[in-house]
Amino acid sequence: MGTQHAEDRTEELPGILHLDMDAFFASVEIRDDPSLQGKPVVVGGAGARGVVAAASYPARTRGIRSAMPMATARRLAPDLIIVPGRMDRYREVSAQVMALLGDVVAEVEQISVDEAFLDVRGARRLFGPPDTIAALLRHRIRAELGLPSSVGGSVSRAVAKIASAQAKPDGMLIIPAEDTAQFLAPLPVSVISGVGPKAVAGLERIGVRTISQLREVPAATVARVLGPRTPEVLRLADGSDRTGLGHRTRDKSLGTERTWDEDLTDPREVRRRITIMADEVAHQLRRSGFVTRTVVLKLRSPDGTTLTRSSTLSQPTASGERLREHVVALWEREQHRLHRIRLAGVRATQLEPADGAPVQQELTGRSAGWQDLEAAMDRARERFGGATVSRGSTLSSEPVGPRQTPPGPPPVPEL
DNA sequence: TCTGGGGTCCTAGGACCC
DNA sequence: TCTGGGGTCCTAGGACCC
Repeated sequence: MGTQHAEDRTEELPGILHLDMDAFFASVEIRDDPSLQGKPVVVGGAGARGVVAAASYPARTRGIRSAMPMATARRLAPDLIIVPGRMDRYREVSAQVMALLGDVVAEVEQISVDEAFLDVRGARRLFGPPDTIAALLRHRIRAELGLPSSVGGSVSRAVAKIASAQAKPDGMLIIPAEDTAQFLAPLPVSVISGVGPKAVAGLERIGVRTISQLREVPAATVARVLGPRTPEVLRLADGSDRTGLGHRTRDKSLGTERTWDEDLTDPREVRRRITIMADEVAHQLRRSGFVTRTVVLKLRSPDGTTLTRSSTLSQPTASGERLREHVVALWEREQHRLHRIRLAGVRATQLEPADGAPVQQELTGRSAGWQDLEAAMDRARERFGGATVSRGSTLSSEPVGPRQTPPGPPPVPEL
Protein backbone atom coordinates (compact mmCIF):
# COMPACT_ATOMS: atom_id res chain seq x y z
CA MET A 1 0.00 0.00 0.00
CA GLY A 2 1.28 3.41 -0.96
CA THR A 3 0.10 5.01 2.26
CA GLN A 4 1.81 2.37 4.31
CA HIS A 5 5.10 2.99 2.53
CA ALA A 6 4.78 6.72 3.00
CA GLU A 7 4.36 6.19 6.72
CA ASP A 8 7.38 3.93 6.85
CA ARG A 9 9.45 6.65 5.23
CA THR A 10 8.04 9.22 7.62
CA GLU A 11 9.33 7.20 10.55
CA GLU A 12 12.83 7.33 9.13
CA LEU A 13 12.74 11.10 8.74
CA PRO A 14 15.61 12.71 10.65
CA GLY A 15 12.92 14.45 12.65
CA ILE A 16 14.61 14.67 16.03
CA LEU A 17 16.18 18.11 16.18
CA HIS A 18 18.61 19.46 18.73
CA LEU A 19 18.66 23.23 18.96
CA ASP A 20 21.56 24.79 20.80
CA MET A 21 22.13 28.50 21.28
CA ASP A 22 25.61 29.63 20.23
CA ALA A 23 27.82 30.93 23.06
CA PHE A 24 24.53 31.72 24.75
CA PHE A 25 25.57 33.90 27.72
CA ALA A 26 28.09 35.82 25.63
CA SER A 27 25.60 36.26 22.77
CA VAL A 28 23.00 37.73 25.13
CA GLU A 29 25.55 40.21 26.50
CA ILE A 30 26.61 41.23 23.00
CA ARG A 31 23.02 41.66 21.88
CA ASP A 32 22.28 43.80 24.95
CA ASP A 33 25.43 45.89 24.40
CA PRO A 34 26.25 46.09 20.67
CA SER A 35 29.56 47.82 21.38
CA LEU A 36 30.83 44.34 22.29
CA GLN A 37 30.16 43.06 18.77
CA GLY A 38 33.21 41.49 17.10
CA LYS A 39 35.29 41.62 20.28
CA PRO A 40 36.76 38.85 22.42
CA VAL A 41 34.07 38.71 25.12
CA VAL A 42 33.72 36.15 27.87
CA VAL A 43 31.17 35.75 30.62
CA GLY A 44 32.54 34.52 33.90
CA GLY A 45 34.24 35.32 37.15
CA ALA A 46 36.98 37.94 36.97
CA GLY A 47 38.56 36.92 40.27
CA ALA A 48 41.75 34.94 40.81
CA ARG A 49 39.85 31.68 40.67
CA GLY A 50 37.35 32.66 37.99
CA VAL A 51 36.68 30.51 34.96
CA VAL A 52 35.09 31.15 31.58
CA ALA A 53 31.40 30.30 31.44
CA ALA A 54 30.91 31.33 27.81
CA ALA A 55 33.19 32.76 25.12
CA SER A 56 32.23 34.76 22.02
CA TYR A 57 33.53 33.44 18.72
CA PRO A 58 36.17 36.18 18.42
CA ALA A 59 37.43 34.95 21.81
CA ARG A 60 37.36 31.37 20.60
CA THR A 61 39.56 32.13 17.62
CA ARG A 62 42.19 33.11 20.20
CA GLY A 63 41.93 29.68 21.78
CA ILE A 64 39.60 30.60 24.64
CA ARG A 65 37.10 27.93 25.68
CA SER A 66 34.45 27.53 28.36
CA ALA A 67 35.67 26.11 31.67
CA MET A 68 39.11 27.60 31.05
CA PRO A 69 40.66 29.44 34.01
CA MET A 70 40.20 33.17 33.50
CA ALA A 71 43.92 33.71 34.09
CA THR A 72 44.68 31.55 31.06
CA ALA A 73 42.08 33.35 28.97
CA ARG A 74 43.60 36.71 29.88
CA ARG A 75 47.02 35.50 28.81
CA LEU A 76 45.63 34.39 25.44
CA ALA A 77 43.82 37.68 24.89
CA PRO A 78 45.15 40.67 26.86
CA ASP A 79 42.30 42.75 25.38
CA LEU A 80 39.73 40.31 26.72
CA ILE A 81 36.43 41.80 27.86
CA ILE A 82 35.12 40.02 30.94
CA VAL A 83 31.44 40.38 31.70
CA PRO A 84 30.07 39.06 35.00
CA GLY A 85 27.24 36.60 34.51
CA ARG A 86 23.59 37.59 34.88
CA MET A 87 21.80 34.28 35.35
CA ASP A 88 18.40 35.91 35.82
CA ARG A 89 18.75 37.63 32.47
CA TYR A 90 19.78 34.40 30.73
CA ARG A 91 16.86 32.54 32.24
CA GLU A 92 14.54 35.27 31.00
CA VAL A 93 15.89 35.07 27.44
CA SER A 94 15.87 31.28 27.65
CA ALA A 95 12.15 31.38 28.38
CA GLN A 96 11.63 33.52 25.28
CA VAL A 97 13.54 31.03 23.13
CA MET A 98 11.58 28.09 24.51
CA ALA A 99 8.28 29.91 24.00
CA LEU A 100 9.22 30.52 20.37
CA LEU A 101 10.06 26.83 19.87
CA GLY A 102 6.77 25.82 21.45
CA ASP A 103 4.99 28.20 19.11
CA VAL A 104 6.14 26.17 16.09
CA VAL A 105 6.54 22.62 17.40
CA ALA A 106 4.35 20.83 19.92
CA GLU A 107 6.98 18.33 21.00
CA VAL A 108 9.73 20.24 22.83
CA GLU A 109 11.98 18.96 25.59
CA GLN A 110 14.14 21.61 27.18
CA ILE A 111 17.32 20.07 28.55
CA SER A 112 19.22 23.10 29.79
CA VAL A 113 19.04 26.87 29.79
CA ASP A 114 20.20 27.07 26.16
CA GLU A 115 19.20 23.87 24.38
CA ALA A 116 16.21 21.73 23.56
CA PHE A 117 15.21 18.65 21.64
CA LEU A 118 12.27 18.83 19.25
CA ASP A 119 10.35 16.07 17.52
CA VAL A 120 9.17 17.58 14.23
CA ARG A 121 7.92 14.39 12.56
CA GLY A 122 4.34 15.37 13.22
CA ALA A 123 4.80 18.92 11.90
CA ARG A 124 5.60 17.88 8.35
CA ARG A 125 2.22 18.69 6.80
CA LEU A 126 2.12 22.09 8.40
CA PHE A 127 5.71 23.24 7.97
CA GLY A 128 7.53 20.79 5.69
CA PRO A 129 10.51 18.47 6.22
CA PRO A 130 12.90 18.73 9.18
CA ASP A 131 15.47 20.90 7.42
CA THR A 132 12.79 23.44 6.53
CA ILE A 133 11.58 23.54 10.12
CA ALA A 134 15.14 23.84 11.45
CA ALA A 135 15.78 26.78 9.13
CA LEU A 136 12.53 28.42 10.19
CA LEU A 137 13.36 28.10 13.89
CA ARG A 138 16.86 29.50 13.44
CA HIS A 139 15.52 32.35 11.34
CA ARG A 140 12.88 33.29 13.87
CA ILE A 141 15.31 33.19 16.79
CA ARG A 142 17.65 35.46 14.87
CA ALA A 143 14.93 37.85 13.69
CA GLU A 144 12.85 38.05 16.86
CA LEU A 145 15.47 37.64 19.57
CA GLY A 146 18.64 38.75 17.79
CA LEU A 147 20.55 35.62 18.72
CA PRO A 148 22.48 32.95 16.81
CA SER A 149 21.68 29.27 17.19
CA SER A 150 22.58 25.96 15.62
CA VAL A 151 20.48 22.89 14.88
CA GLY A 152 21.33 19.24 14.37
CA GLY A 153 18.87 16.66 13.08
CA SER A 154 18.81 12.89 13.04
CA VAL A 155 16.69 9.83 13.71
CA SER A 156 18.06 9.82 17.28
CA ARG A 157 18.47 12.43 19.95
CA ALA A 158 22.08 11.45 20.66
CA VAL A 159 23.11 11.87 17.02
CA ALA A 160 21.11 15.10 16.67
CA LYS A 161 23.10 16.53 19.56
CA ILE A 162 26.37 15.54 17.95
CA ALA A 163 25.20 17.06 14.66
CA SER A 164 24.32 20.42 16.23
CA ALA A 165 27.80 20.63 17.74
CA GLN A 166 29.29 19.96 14.29
CA ALA A 167 27.03 22.64 12.79
CA LYS A 168 28.30 25.43 15.05
CA PRO A 169 28.52 28.33 14.83
CA ASP A 170 25.25 29.57 13.39
CA GLY A 171 24.60 26.56 11.18
CA MET A 172 22.56 23.44 10.78
CA LEU A 173 23.30 19.84 9.91
CA ILE A 174 20.64 17.21 9.26
CA ILE A 175 21.87 13.63 9.01
CA PRO A 176 19.68 11.32 6.87
CA ALA A 177 19.08 7.93 8.52
CA GLU A 178 21.17 6.04 5.98
CA ASP A 179 24.19 8.35 6.47
CA THR A 180 24.29 8.07 10.25
CA ALA A 181 27.00 5.42 10.63
CA GLN A 182 29.24 7.13 8.08
CA PHE A 183 28.79 10.53 9.74
CA LEU A 184 29.79 9.16 13.13
CA ALA A 185 32.71 6.95 12.05
CA PRO A 186 35.59 9.45 12.09
CA LEU A 187 34.47 11.40 15.16
CA PRO A 188 36.30 11.07 18.49
CA VAL A 189 34.38 9.17 21.17
CA SER A 190 34.36 12.33 23.28
CA VAL A 191 31.52 13.73 21.12
CA ILE A 192 29.16 11.24 22.74
CA SER A 193 27.18 12.79 25.55
CA GLY A 194 28.14 11.01 28.77
CA VAL A 195 31.65 10.12 27.59
CA GLY A 196 33.82 12.50 29.58
CA PRO A 197 37.53 12.73 30.38
CA LYS A 198 37.64 9.54 32.49
CA ALA A 199 35.83 7.43 29.89
CA VAL A 200 37.98 8.87 27.08
CA ALA A 201 41.13 7.93 28.98
CA GLY A 202 39.79 4.46 29.66
CA LEU A 203 38.89 3.89 26.00
CA GLU A 204 42.28 5.17 24.91
CA ARG A 205 43.83 2.42 27.02
CA ILE A 206 42.02 -0.20 24.95
CA GLY A 207 43.08 1.48 21.72
CA VAL A 208 39.85 3.32 20.99
CA ARG A 209 39.85 6.98 19.97
CA THR A 210 37.16 7.23 17.28
CA ILE A 211 33.66 5.91 16.98
CA SER A 212 34.65 3.57 14.12
CA GLN A 213 37.34 2.06 16.36
CA LEU A 214 34.74 1.63 19.08
CA ARG A 215 32.74 -0.58 16.71
CA GLU A 216 35.69 -2.95 16.22
CA VAL A 217 36.13 -3.78 19.91
CA PRO A 218 34.16 -6.64 21.54
CA ALA A 219 31.30 -5.34 23.66
CA ALA A 220 32.67 -7.09 26.76
CA THR A 221 35.92 -5.15 26.44
CA VAL A 222 34.07 -1.86 26.09
CA ALA A 223 31.94 -2.78 29.08
CA ARG A 224 35.01 -3.00 31.30
CA VAL A 225 35.53 0.71 30.64
CA LEU A 226 32.01 2.09 30.28
CA GLY A 227 30.07 -0.23 32.55
CA PRO A 228 26.28 -0.30 32.28
CA ARG A 229 26.17 2.48 29.70
CA THR A 230 27.82 0.17 27.15
CA PRO A 231 24.78 -1.07 25.17
CA GLU A 232 23.47 2.45 24.78
CA VAL A 233 26.83 3.80 23.60
CA LEU A 234 27.32 0.92 21.13
CA ARG A 235 23.86 1.42 19.64
CA LEU A 236 24.78 5.03 19.11
CA ALA A 237 28.14 4.11 17.59
CA ASP A 238 26.67 1.80 14.96
CA GLY A 239 23.91 4.24 14.02
CA SER A 240 21.03 2.06 15.20
CA ASP A 241 19.91 4.27 18.07
CA ARG A 242 16.36 5.59 17.67
CA THR A 243 15.81 7.25 21.04
CA GLY A 244 13.52 10.24 20.75
CA LEU A 245 12.33 12.82 23.24
CA GLY A 246 12.13 11.98 26.89
CA HIS A 247 9.79 13.39 29.45
CA ARG A 248 10.77 16.41 31.46
CA THR A 249 11.34 15.40 35.05
CA ARG A 250 10.74 17.89 37.80
CA ASP A 251 13.57 19.55 39.65
CA LYS A 252 15.40 17.29 42.06
CA SER A 253 17.71 19.66 43.86
CA LEU A 254 18.61 23.30 44.14
CA GLY A 255 21.50 25.02 45.79
CA THR A 256 24.30 27.50 45.76
CA GLU A 257 28.04 27.35 46.20
CA ARG A 258 30.91 29.82 46.23
CA THR A 259 34.64 29.74 45.73
CA TRP A 260 36.64 32.50 47.37
CA ASP A 261 39.73 34.12 45.94
CA GLU A 262 41.37 33.54 49.28
CA ASP A 263 40.79 30.47 51.38
CA LEU A 264 38.76 30.84 54.56
CA THR A 265 40.70 29.87 57.64
CA ASP A 266 38.43 31.11 60.42
CA PRO A 267 35.75 28.53 61.29
CA ARG A 268 33.45 31.30 62.47
CA GLU A 269 33.73 32.95 59.08
CA VAL A 270 32.88 29.68 57.33
CA ARG A 271 29.91 29.35 59.59
CA ARG A 272 28.78 32.86 58.75
CA ARG A 273 29.05 32.22 55.00
CA ILE A 274 27.16 28.94 55.03
CA THR A 275 24.48 30.62 57.11
CA ILE A 276 24.04 33.18 54.34
CA MET A 277 23.90 30.41 51.76
CA ALA A 278 21.29 28.49 53.75
CA ASP A 279 19.11 31.60 53.67
CA GLU A 280 19.65 32.00 49.93
CA VAL A 281 18.66 28.39 49.30
CA ALA A 282 15.58 28.73 51.50
CA HIS A 283 14.60 31.80 49.51
CA GLN A 284 15.01 29.92 46.24
CA LEU A 285 12.85 27.12 47.62
CA ARG A 286 10.08 29.50 48.58
CA ARG A 287 10.28 31.35 45.28
CA SER A 288 10.04 28.12 43.28
CA GLY A 289 7.36 26.58 45.51
CA PHE A 290 9.38 23.67 46.91
CA VAL A 291 10.19 22.28 50.30
CA THR A 292 13.23 20.11 50.96
CA ARG A 293 13.80 17.00 53.02
CA THR A 294 17.58 16.77 52.82
CA VAL A 295 20.18 19.50 53.04
CA VAL A 296 23.74 18.95 51.85
CA LEU A 297 26.84 20.84 52.93
CA LYS A 298 29.75 20.78 50.49
CA LEU A 299 33.28 21.83 51.38
CA ARG A 300 36.43 21.90 49.33
CA SER A 301 39.95 22.44 50.57
CA PRO A 302 42.69 24.15 48.51
CA ASP A 303 44.04 20.84 47.20
CA GLY A 304 40.65 20.07 45.63
CA THR A 305 39.56 17.47 48.16
CA THR A 306 35.80 17.69 48.36
CA LEU A 307 33.65 16.53 51.21
CA THR A 308 29.86 16.39 51.30
CA ARG A 309 27.74 15.82 54.37
CA SER A 310 23.99 15.59 54.36
CA SER A 311 21.25 15.74 56.90
CA THR A 312 17.69 14.55 56.42
CA LEU A 313 14.99 16.52 58.19
CA SER A 314 12.09 14.96 60.01
CA GLN A 315 9.77 17.34 58.15
CA PRO A 316 10.18 18.99 54.76
CA THR A 317 10.80 22.70 55.00
CA ALA A 318 11.60 25.90 53.12
CA SER A 319 12.72 27.72 56.22
CA GLY A 320 16.12 29.35 56.29
CA GLU A 321 16.20 28.86 60.04
CA ARG A 322 15.77 25.08 59.67
CA LEU A 323 18.31 24.81 56.88
CA ARG A 324 20.74 26.94 58.78
CA GLU A 325 20.48 24.80 61.91
CA HIS A 326 21.22 21.61 60.01
CA VAL A 327 24.00 23.04 57.89
CA VAL A 328 25.73 24.65 60.87
CA ALA A 329 25.46 21.38 62.81
CA LEU A 330 27.11 19.55 59.92
CA TRP A 331 29.86 22.15 59.80
CA GLU A 332 30.52 21.93 63.51
CA ARG A 333 30.77 18.18 63.26
CA GLU A 334 33.26 18.29 60.39
CA GLN A 335 35.24 21.49 60.86
CA HIS A 336 38.19 19.73 62.44
CA ARG A 337 38.82 17.92 59.13
CA LEU A 338 39.36 21.05 57.04
CA HIS A 339 41.50 23.94 58.10
CA ARG A 340 41.38 25.90 54.87
CA ILE A 341 38.21 26.23 52.83
CA ARG A 342 38.30 27.17 49.17
CA LEU A 343 34.66 26.42 48.40
CA ALA A 344 31.53 25.96 50.42
CA GLY A 345 28.05 25.14 49.19
CA VAL A 346 24.56 24.41 50.44
CA ARG A 347 22.14 22.31 48.43
CA ALA A 348 18.58 21.21 49.08
CA THR A 349 17.64 17.81 47.69
CA GLN A 350 14.59 15.55 47.91
CA LEU A 351 12.40 18.42 46.80
CA GLU A 352 8.64 18.24 47.09
CA PRO A 353 6.05 20.73 45.91
CA ALA A 354 5.23 22.99 48.84
CA ASP A 355 1.51 22.36 48.41
CA GLY A 356 1.66 18.59 48.52
CA ALA A 357 4.05 18.42 51.43
CA PRO A 358 2.91 17.79 54.95
CA VAL A 359 2.30 21.21 56.42
CA GLN A 360 4.60 22.38 59.14
CA GLN A 361 2.96 24.11 62.04
CA GLU A 362 3.92 27.62 61.12
CA LEU A 363 1.70 29.99 62.98
CA THR A 364 1.96 28.76 66.51
CA GLY A 365 4.44 29.55 69.19
CA ARG A 366 7.82 30.93 68.40
CA SER A 367 7.94 29.69 64.83
CA ALA A 368 5.68 32.53 63.72
CA GLY A 369 8.54 34.90 64.41
CA TRP A 370 10.97 33.54 61.88
CA GLN A 371 8.22 32.85 59.37
CA ASP A 372 7.31 36.52 59.44
CA LEU A 373 10.93 37.55 59.32
CA GLU A 374 11.66 35.35 56.34
CA ALA A 375 8.57 36.51 54.49
CA ALA A 376 9.71 40.09 55.03
CA MET A 377 13.20 39.20 53.83
CA ASP A 378 11.71 37.63 50.70
CA ARG A 379 9.75 40.78 49.95
CA ALA A 380 12.79 42.98 50.47
CA ARG A 381 14.91 40.72 48.31
CA GLU A 382 12.38 40.91 45.50
CA ARG A 383 12.45 44.70 45.72
CA PHE A 384 16.11 45.41 46.18
CA GLY A 385 17.89 42.36 44.83
CA GLY A 386 19.54 39.42 46.56
CA ALA A 387 22.76 40.97 47.80
CA THR A 388 21.28 43.73 49.90
CA VAL A 389 19.34 41.76 52.44
CA SER A 390 20.62 39.28 54.94
CA ARG A 391 20.33 38.48 58.58
CA GLY A 392 21.81 40.90 61.03
CA SER A 393 24.06 38.22 62.42
CA THR A 394 25.49 37.52 58.99
CA LEU A 395 26.58 41.10 58.42
CA SER A 396 29.46 41.10 60.85
CA SER A 397 32.34 38.70 61.14
CA GLU A 398 31.51 38.14 64.79
CA PRO A 399 30.66 34.59 65.70
CA VAL A 400 26.97 33.87 65.28
CA GLY A 401 26.69 31.35 68.03
CA PRO A 402 25.68 30.28 70.51
CA ARG A 403 22.19 30.85 69.20
CA GLN A 404 19.90 33.01 71.26
CA THR A 405 17.47 30.34 72.23
CA PRO A 406 15.26 31.12 75.18
CA PRO A 407 14.79 28.43 77.79
CA GLY A 408 11.75 26.21 77.41
CA PRO A 409 10.56 24.15 74.47
CA PRO A 410 12.65 24.01 71.30
CA PRO A 411 11.90 26.81 68.79
CA VAL A 412 9.90 24.68 66.39
CA PRO A 413 8.21 21.52 67.54
CA GLU A 414 8.95 18.60 65.23
CA LEU A 415 5.59 17.18 64.30
C1' DT B 1 47.22 33.70 38.97
C1' DC B 2 45.41 26.04 37.47
C1' DT B 3 40.54 25.13 37.30
C1' DG B 4 33.23 28.09 38.72
C1' DG B 5 28.49 27.26 39.64
C1' DG B 6 24.32 25.31 38.30
C1' DG B 7 22.74 20.73 38.09
C1' DT B 8 21.72 15.07 37.05
C1' DC B 9 22.63 10.35 37.55
C1' DC B 10 24.96 6.24 39.31
C1' DT B 11 27.19 3.22 42.72
C1' DA B 12 27.84 1.19 47.03
C1' DG B 13 27.55 0.15 51.90
C1' DG B 14 24.91 0.04 56.12
C1' DA B 15 20.53 0.24 58.62
C1' DC B 16 16.21 -1.44 58.96
C1' DC B 17 11.98 -3.97 57.84
C1' DC B 18 9.48 -7.99 56.32
C1' DT C 1 20.91 -21.32 67.48
C1' DC C 2 21.43 -20.28 62.88
C1' DT C 3 19.88 -18.35 58.92
C1' DG C 4 18.32 -15.65 53.62
C1' DG C 5 16.76 -12.51 50.39
C1' DG C 6 14.33 -8.42 48.78
C1' DG C 7 13.15 -3.65 49.24
C1' DT C 8 13.82 0.97 50.75
C1' DC C 9 16.02 4.79 52.94
C1' DC C 10 20.10 7.34 54.13
C1' DT C 11 24.69 8.76 53.31
C1' DA C 12 29.06 9.69 50.65
C1' DG C 13 31.54 10.02 46.62
C1' DG C 14 32.31 10.57 41.79
C1' DA C 15 31.55 11.16 36.70
C1' DC C 16 29.44 14.02 33.78
C1' DC C 17 26.79 17.97 31.45
C1' DC C 18 26.22 23.04 30.18
